[in-house]
This record gives sequence, C-alpha cells and structure tokens, in this order.
Amino acid sequence: MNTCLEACPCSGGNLPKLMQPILLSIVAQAPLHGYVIAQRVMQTGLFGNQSPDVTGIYRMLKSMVNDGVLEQKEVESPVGPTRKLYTVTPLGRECIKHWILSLSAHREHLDNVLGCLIRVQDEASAPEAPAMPQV
Amino acid sequence: MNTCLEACPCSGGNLPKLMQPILLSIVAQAPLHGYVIAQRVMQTGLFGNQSPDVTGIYRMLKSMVNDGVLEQKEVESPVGPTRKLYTVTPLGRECIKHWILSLSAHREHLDNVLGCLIRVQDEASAPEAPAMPQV
DNA sequence: AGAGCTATAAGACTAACTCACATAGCTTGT
DNA sequence: ACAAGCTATGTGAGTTAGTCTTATAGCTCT
Repeated sequence: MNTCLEACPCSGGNLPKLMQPILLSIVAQAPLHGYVIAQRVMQTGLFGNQSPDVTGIYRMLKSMVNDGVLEQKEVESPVGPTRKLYTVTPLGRECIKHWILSLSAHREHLDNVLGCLIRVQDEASAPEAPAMPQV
Repeated sequence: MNTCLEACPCSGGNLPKLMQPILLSIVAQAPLHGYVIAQRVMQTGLFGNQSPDVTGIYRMLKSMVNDGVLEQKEVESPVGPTRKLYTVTPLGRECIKHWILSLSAHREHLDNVLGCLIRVQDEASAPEAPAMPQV
C-alpha cells in the first residue's frame, strides 16, 4: 500500500525517458564523447533541471554501439581516462526514421489511453447531470 | 549488431503499453474479474488485434491490489477456479486523476523528443539548400 | 476421448531505467 | 601541501513493466 504520491506509478516516474532516441538525435548533430553527451542531454531541457544519471547514459551508449547504431572511436585524452567518441552509423540514421514512426504511433496510443481515462473521470464527476432528458 | 527491424528498440516494441492506467479505466467502469478484464483490454482496440498476454495482466492486477488502488474480492464460481472480482478503491480514483496529469506531461516529453528527431532528420536530408545565403 | 474454452498463476527472461559506489587525474582554493 | 571539486568512465545491484513458456483444473462440445 502506498500513498499514491511520488512512489505510485501514476506519478509518471516509471514512464520511459526515451534516452535512446534522444542520444541518437544529439550524436547525429556532432560526434561527441559520453561526458559531453550527458551535458547536452541536460541542456535540451527535456528533463527540467536534472538529467537522468550519467551511468545510464554510458550504459546506453555502449549497448547502442553493440546494436550497430553508433560507432565508438577511442581517443587518447591529454587529461583523464581515454575518451570514447561516438558517431551515428548509417544504420543509426535509419533508426532515427524508424523512431519517428514508432514514437508517432506511441503518441497515438497515449492519446487513446488518455481519452479512456478522461471519459471515466467525466462520468464519475457528473453522473447526475444527464445531457438528454430521461423519459 | 541487429538489423534495426523488429528487434531494434527503434521499432517501438519496447515502449510501454500503459497497462496500469488502462486497467484502472476498465475496472472503474464496472467491477470485473481478470479473465473478463483481459477481454475488455482486447476490445478497446488499443492494441490492434492482439492484447498483451494475460499473465502480465493478472500480475499487474495483483500488484495494483498490493498498492491499494484496486480491491480484490474472492467469488466462488460455479465453474472453474475461484474468481477474483476487482474494484477501484478511492485511492484508485485519485490515481486516475494523477495518471491524466502525468500522461499529459509524458505526451509533451514525447512531442519534444519527436521534434528533436525530426529536426535532425530534416537537416540531414536538406543540408545543401541553405535558407540564408552564405558569405 | 480429445479439442478447445474458462480462469488463474508461477518461472524465467528482457529493456530501460535508478542509486550507490569505484577509479583516476586534473585544477583551484586555502 | 592538501582537500575539494570537476572531468570522465565504469561496475554492481535493484526496480518496473513487460514478454514467452508452462502448469493447473474443470467445463462443454463433437
């Protein structure tokens, strides 16, 4: 039993952040390494003031390389650990097109679900105000 | 490395089905047991011809009872195993309101991400048609 | 007798996250 | 000189919302 506040899924905390398409669109603009990508994610303003944590971003970048949508090039850095420069592959460009289609479809699904919820909500709030006079 | 077809996340297969709000809106209309709820989910047409599998629905119903948004009443059935009748609790009604808010916010996020992708896509397809003459 | 429907559920797996922690070098302030 | 804090990458462990496979049990229809 929760209080339906922050912990409840209805707060939207468990909805996907869509990091993969976001990362694709950032890297598509210019090849970058992880740390800078994470900063760009924050700068998009998509997450208000805070970005989802960087470890998730590094992990996602790695898995995207594994999937062949990004390419990774090790670059010796003058300071700190070796940086990894990410570039979008041709396959990744294809993925961007696919994402546009599937996110549009998802948007429609979302609208339909919202419609169901709002209908239920309206019926609950005004059951004694019939639009049509009863015989 | 995948082929960016069905297996790739860009196909949208991993996007959430939003079962919890769907189940809430169905049970809010009338108390039902699992099997019938699963049928209603299919009838909504939200998933084309096929519904996500029933085991997920049973599991979700159970966890929603655990969260206090649904109430479960065991009903002896003349045939087959004991049915479980689900009803939306007052907390569940609150959740419906919250879902409307957070799904609306999610819709906005989705639109923003789509905007980023489409912008990148447009720039990639028309880089040699400058709107402003270069000096 | 066997097929197929009603009805519920556990087991094992996956994707996409989260938080806590580890590591390592560099810069800046005191 | 030393600590604090930034740059930069990563592992481990856990959660949520799903998936597919399999199990169960009784009923109806042919």
